[in-house]
Amino acid sequence: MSEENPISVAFEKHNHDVCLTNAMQTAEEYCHKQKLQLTPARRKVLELLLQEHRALGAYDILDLLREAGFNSQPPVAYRALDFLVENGFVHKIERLNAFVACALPGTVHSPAFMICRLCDMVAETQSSSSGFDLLANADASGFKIEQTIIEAKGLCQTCAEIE
Amino acid sequence: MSEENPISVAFEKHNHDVCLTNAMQTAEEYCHKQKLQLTPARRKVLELLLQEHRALGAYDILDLLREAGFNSQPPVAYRALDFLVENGFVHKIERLNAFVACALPGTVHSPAFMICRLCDMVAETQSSSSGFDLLANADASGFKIEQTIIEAKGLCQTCAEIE
DNA sequence: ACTCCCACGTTATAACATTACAAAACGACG
DNA sequence: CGTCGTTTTGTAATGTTATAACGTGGGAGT
Repeated sequence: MSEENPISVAFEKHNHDVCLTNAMQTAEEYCHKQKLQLTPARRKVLELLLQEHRALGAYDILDLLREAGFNSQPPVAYRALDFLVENGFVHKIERLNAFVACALPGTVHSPAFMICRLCDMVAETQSSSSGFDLLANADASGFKIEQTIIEAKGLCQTCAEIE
Repeated sequence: MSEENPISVAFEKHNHDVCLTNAMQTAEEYCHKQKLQLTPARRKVLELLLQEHRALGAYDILDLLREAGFNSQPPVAYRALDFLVENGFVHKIERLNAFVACALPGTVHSPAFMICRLCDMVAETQSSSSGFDLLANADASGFKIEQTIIEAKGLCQTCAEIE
């Protein structure tokens, strides 16, 4: 698998600075186009998340914000996270009550996640599957799906080897 | 779709008493075989959940337990829920931080859920999909999936009609 | 009776998230 | 340049979900 493969990059080596810079630039441009305000707090939270391929809890983020000189009441973090999630720059991992930077910002996509239970690494991948039972069942029962979350828990390659 | 179809029964009419009685009996038998103790608190929590096709929060359950004369500290509910989840009688809905009775107790299965955002109904269905992208990606990156949660949010037929 | 295991009782607290309301910043437009 | 409406931020308080820790009691096996 090459380093450029957009699918499931998180468990592979890659140049992290470039990764971060690119993602921030994408976010800047997107916000500019959509007339959204990427304010300092929002920007900082996105940067913090991009620096990890782990999910961070809202209070972890809050601590990091405090260290960076920001205000530190919970709403500060939650507001920034809400904004970033709404605009697709960040995903919430429900299993962990935590947040990760999106691996494919600026594109419409329906993500699936692989979460390592030992090192907490989170890899994002695509879930665009035809022939997926859920769709057929939803259809049959008249249920209108608006959003689907898919989260797989397990062991990443590194942790599987260590164990 | 017939009433006996095991897939996604929750949005259809069905005889609820029979449904509950059957499920409780299955649980009894399973626990007896496995030498597990279906204690009063555990049994009561399972009954409460079977009476709803909605997800109940741990503290909702706690209130109901209190009304039924049980002790009402959080661990009471969480311990019972842990037991029921471990043994496959109940599933946790991560999106809602809430719990539903399993629609197919006693069988090995990997569930997917449809959650109505208006009425909170939860329907369980199967996710056994071959050709599902996630599996291929996990494989390719050396990730070992142990468990996958799939939760679709949307509108059930009834609520879609009302809207 | 001894002991081991499992479940339960109880207190306390951790971790996650939101409400509410006031103040400030920003943009649009006359 | 004001000023009006909208968005964002400051701040305190509170609500919700979940677990830690430690002690007690009861049943099964020996």
